[in-house]
Amino acid sequence: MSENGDGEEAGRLAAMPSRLLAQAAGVAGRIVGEGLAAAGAHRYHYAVLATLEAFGVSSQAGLSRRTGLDRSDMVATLAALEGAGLVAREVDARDRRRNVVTLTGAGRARLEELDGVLAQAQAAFLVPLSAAERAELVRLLGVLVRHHGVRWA
Amino acid sequence: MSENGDGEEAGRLAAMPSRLLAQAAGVAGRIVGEGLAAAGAHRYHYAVLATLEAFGVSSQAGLSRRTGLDRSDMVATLAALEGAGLVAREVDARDRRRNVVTLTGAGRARLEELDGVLAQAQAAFLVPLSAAERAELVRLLGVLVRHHGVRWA
DNA sequence: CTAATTTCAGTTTAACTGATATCA
DNA sequence: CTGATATCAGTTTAACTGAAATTA
Repeated sequence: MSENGDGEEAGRLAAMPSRLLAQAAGVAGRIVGEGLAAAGAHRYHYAVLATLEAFGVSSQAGLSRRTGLDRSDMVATLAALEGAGLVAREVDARDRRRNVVTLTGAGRARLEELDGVLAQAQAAFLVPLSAAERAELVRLLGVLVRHHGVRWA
Repeated sequence: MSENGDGEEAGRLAAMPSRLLAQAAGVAGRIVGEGLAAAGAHRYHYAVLATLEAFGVSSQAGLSRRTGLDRSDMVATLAALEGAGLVAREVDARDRRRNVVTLTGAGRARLEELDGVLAQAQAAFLVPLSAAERAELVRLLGVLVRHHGVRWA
């Protein structure tokens, strides 16, 4: 009645794109998270530092939009980064509702350090793929993400 | 000091494989979840039904291993499926610690219905990719997932 | 007035942990 | 005895929601 007889092919689930994506994202996220944790950092910290370097000075709301982190979590993230001297936060003189968030020198150095950590993590994850395959994977994912209008792409 | 001047390229984050994967997996998961919810089902339900059809009769622990669902969540999932008449659950006469879980006729019919829902969801997600690109994406993800030994691939 | 921003306090949900009872 | 199984109760964590205070 169950006519299995294979023992290797797992059926629909094993080839389902959404499932493969979830699995791959899970592995990649674990590797990245462990790497950052070993360096005493968090995914949120890297996202904020890298976004500040890429886009320059920003308000907290702007950082939330660009990183995809919730405004609420941004508060705690910036408190941690500020406490470590990696960013400066001061009220915007032009619009006193806003905080102006700036990357400090220490923040820039920390970002470079974490860039190394991240590069290693990506490499560890992508190790079974050739350079061409890695590029193609990134391209395909980019097409999907852009098509579905992920806000903070 | 911030030398941005582009306004389009988002820096490191936008091209980072782990981030693209998380974003793509998020979109895909949302589309799949909404499709299943509209059909009155849950991701867990589909996973169990599809695994039962692919591998045949199984114990709850076996289902947990093959689907990746926690043994604990499996209890509630099977209670729901049993209550809807989609699976049968009875004590294994050969090993009375185990429950023998069987797909019923109604379960098989429900699975076919949900297969349609899932196929539509995958198509909606993959719409910007050609057939060749979809196949390549699945292949690349499969290589990654298998290399990293995801238990329930 | 409405709308944007920062902040805090609390909620939701999926995933997981620990403990218990049963049986091989 | 150890080890596997099913079950339940409770925990953890990320992501999110609501509301207050401030300012445009």
